[in-house]
Amino acid sequence: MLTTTEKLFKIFADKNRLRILNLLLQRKMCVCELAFVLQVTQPSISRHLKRIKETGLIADEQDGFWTNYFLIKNSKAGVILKSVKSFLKNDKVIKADLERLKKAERTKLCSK
Amino acid sequence: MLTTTEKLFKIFADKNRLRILNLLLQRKMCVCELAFVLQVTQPSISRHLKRIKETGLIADEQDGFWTNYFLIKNSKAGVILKSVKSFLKNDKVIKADLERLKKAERTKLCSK
DNA sequence: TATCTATATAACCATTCTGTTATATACATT
DNA sequence: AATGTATATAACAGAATGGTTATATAGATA
Repeated sequence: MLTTTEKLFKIFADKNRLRILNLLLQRKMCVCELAFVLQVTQPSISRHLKRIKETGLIADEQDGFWTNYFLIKNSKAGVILKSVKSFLKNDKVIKADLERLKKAERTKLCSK
Repeated sequence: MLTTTEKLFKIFADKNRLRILNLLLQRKMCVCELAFVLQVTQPSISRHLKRIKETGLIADEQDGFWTNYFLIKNSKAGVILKSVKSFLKNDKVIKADLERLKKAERTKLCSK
């Protein structure tokens, strides 16, 4: 449990994972949308999501072309997530993320 | 704030810092007592304490030969600390720490 | 089946982190 | 002032971490 707890907090100990979790508090999202909002490469997002998933905080589902990631309700870390939300509420970057989120439409983002 | 939050969670993202915080939830402690309970070298403990202190979770006071470290009440991270406590409650290592804590008397520990 | 697209994984580099030993500093006592 | 003790800091090695580019995989469509 000590190791488990350590791993859990490691998830929250990264700026971009905090941003990802904050976005998933809004709605389920696919990889390319997250990459667009964070302005980080797709493989980076994928790896973060993998790690978050390993701790049981999120799950994924297939949705046509895309893979949706979403928060698991009632996870052990729910309490922490609440704190995260309130800690970050007034942050500049977080606010900018939420603005960019409005423009994050997968059908437009992922065509190359 | 994003960076601050990231730093805060980094504090909880280490096994030995979790053990230290859990012990400080019991009582104020000096460096050599913590080193004794965790069975880790003194410089390692000192550095952990320094980092925890930088985030405003703990403070220190001089006590004769020793430096006592103690949790700051009403810190922003209080909520998290509560979760930590409940997460770790039943952990083997944590329980063993609490047992060893009973034998941690600075006057006996630190004489070489 | 062949092709296209979103996502996952691999490999690499730079940075950060933790533990250790060795050493410096600061406080107490004589 | 001098000495002894607890703690802090420095320097180092090994492991882990995050970002990137390149490549593989899996699902959808034609």
